[in-house]
Amino acid sequence: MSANDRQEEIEKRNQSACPTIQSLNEIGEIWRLNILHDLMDEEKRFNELKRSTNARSRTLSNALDSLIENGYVKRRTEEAAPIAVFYSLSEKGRALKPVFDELDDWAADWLDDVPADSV
Amino acid sequence: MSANDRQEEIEKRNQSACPTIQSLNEIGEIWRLNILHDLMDEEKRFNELKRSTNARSRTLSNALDSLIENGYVKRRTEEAAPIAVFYSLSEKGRALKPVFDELDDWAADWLDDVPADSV
DNA sequence: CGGCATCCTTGGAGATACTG
DNA sequence: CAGTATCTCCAAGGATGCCG
Repeated sequence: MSANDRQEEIEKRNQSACPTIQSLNEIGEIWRLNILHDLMDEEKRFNELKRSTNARSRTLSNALDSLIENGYVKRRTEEAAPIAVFYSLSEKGRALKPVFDELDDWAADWLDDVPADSV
Repeated sequence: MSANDRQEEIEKRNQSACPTIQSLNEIGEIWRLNILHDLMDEEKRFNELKRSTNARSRTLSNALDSLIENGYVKRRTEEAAPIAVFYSLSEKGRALKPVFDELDDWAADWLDDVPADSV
């Protein structure tokens, strides 16, 4: 089955690659990166993430599942009348903050349309 | 056409989002991230990247095109008998080094199976 | 509110072959 | 060596609806 082969390929790639590449396979996808970035500063609930990431519920749900499965994100449920679910970073996820901080810096330097201020 | 709508959606997402999210739309994809990471330390040629990233030539070609288009990567051609093409980071791309350095650190801390050496 | 189930579409990527 | 061309296919994601 090619599906299996595909899996094996990915597995193999994960095995052989350096840790960084491994991690990129876990988080290096647009939705997951968005979510991680959005959760960097604060806990958020499902619909908040849905709005901020602009993802469909199924897409968001899938991305969250994989992030939880790999230990980047934690789910917290509040049993109220309308049930409330909160997502936040695990320690592993929070440890990524310096990475995003650097990325923020970089983006500010290279993407911002700021005419001429810092440089 | 939904293709256009899709484009618009993406445009809109890029507009509204913070610079970091914009940048993630440019580089936040597994092949591109792989390439950037592989080029971080040294100039490489096509087939070297092909091997190190484990990508097909077309996939690699496409990813490189988009990276060049967005100014992360430079192409250099050496007109010899068997033509040689080299890829390296532009200044913009090189500026991402701290990001990958942080990611490397993180990966070493959280993914490496190293028993107990550094820590 | 926080999802899941379903249907459908699209493009990304695999495989293979070919060229300057 | 460094790609381009072609064909195919699958899975990610859009749209919509439903439910505890």
